[in-house]
Amino acid sequence: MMHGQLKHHIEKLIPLADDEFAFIRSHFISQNFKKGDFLIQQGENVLYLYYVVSGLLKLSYNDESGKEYIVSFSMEDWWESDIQAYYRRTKATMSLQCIEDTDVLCITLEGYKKLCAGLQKMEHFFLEKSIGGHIASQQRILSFITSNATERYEQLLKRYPQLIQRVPKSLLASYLGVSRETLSRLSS
Amino acid sequence: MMHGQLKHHIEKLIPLADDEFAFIRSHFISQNFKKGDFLIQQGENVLYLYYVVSGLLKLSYNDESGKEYIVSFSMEDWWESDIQAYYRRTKATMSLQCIEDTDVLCITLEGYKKLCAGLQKMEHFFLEKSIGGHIASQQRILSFITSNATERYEQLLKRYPQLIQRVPKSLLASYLGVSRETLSRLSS
DNA sequence: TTCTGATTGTGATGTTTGTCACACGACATA
DNA sequence: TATGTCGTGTGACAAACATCACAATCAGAA
Repeated sequence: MMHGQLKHHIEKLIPLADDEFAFIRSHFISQNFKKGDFLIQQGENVLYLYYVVSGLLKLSYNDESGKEYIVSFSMEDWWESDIQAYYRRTKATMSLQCIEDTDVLCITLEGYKKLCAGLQKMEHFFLEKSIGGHIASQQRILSFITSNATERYEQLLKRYPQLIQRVPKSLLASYLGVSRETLSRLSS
Repeated sequence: MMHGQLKHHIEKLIPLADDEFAFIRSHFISQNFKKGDFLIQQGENVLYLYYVVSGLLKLSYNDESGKEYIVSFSMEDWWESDIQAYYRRTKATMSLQCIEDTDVLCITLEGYKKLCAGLQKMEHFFLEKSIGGHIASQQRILSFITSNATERYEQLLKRYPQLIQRVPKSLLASYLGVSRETLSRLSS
């Protein structure tokens, strides 16, 4: 049951009464996608913030020449969207696409605001999640400043060993900011 | 008056009644630092989240060999700390040091929690700030993935033109993840 | 002023990484 | 079976960048 997973996920940070979770649940809808499907298309409006129940997503930016750059991967229990476009109601600068078949729970910005207004705990929950995301981003930046391709790959292996099994190496290369050829030559 | 600046800063996002701001203000203390002083020392506890009233700070990481890597600069109206160490009560992995004489307002984690608990608006404010920080971090990551040193420098010039006037180029180079020699050769 | 330290520019050289090209195997489909 | 796509490895070469060395400039302190 999808919603049970969300309840368990939230309760890792804050305890919930049953009626509180019922209130939370009422703000989400569930959606299913197939490998290759787009949840967000670059240039379009972003309707939802997504909670990944199962599957795997990539958040990526495509430049004019068509090259793809991967900003992040999202696995089970991760929250994902084009944050800027979602919160600021602007057009998406990135796209969100399935690497595997994926089940998500989605919430609109309107729903998000109502949820936070109606249940202060959830504003606290989202703040905690946002802080965690901010910390992770800072460490990734530090990895770019301090390390070369080999070291960045080792750090990725150490931090997200599960990911390497599920993601094509060409996409890992894009995430690390190197060409797929360079990544291929690192193992040596 | 320092506190008037903080009030104005918060009111850019949320309106405040006078008694509400008095409540907010009571959670902060003010501190003054000279150029070169440390607000946070790598390896020590992080007591405060800082709001920069005036001056300029650098948040940086020093590796074993003593090389310095700059994670971010903080100017007027910016919030800064070793976020991970502050929120998770761990030892600082980075240091925070003055590039110029700097006045700040500080709040302890205990004070922060009391403030958010006592005034829901402030939890909302910090969530907005955190989202903004997260967006900025993502764009910096994207800059590392998609761009070479020249392009990253141009993006920095465009985004924070004020900064270039106030920060030594050797520090800008560290922020961009290139050697100072390479940065020096880019203008050509 | 004179000295010292901090900052920056620049040449020479080697390492790292990107780009282009091609080959190979896995897999799905007709 | 034949055919095409996708992911991956690898060689050859060029571009980007780091490192080391040295010189020049500037600001502040004695």
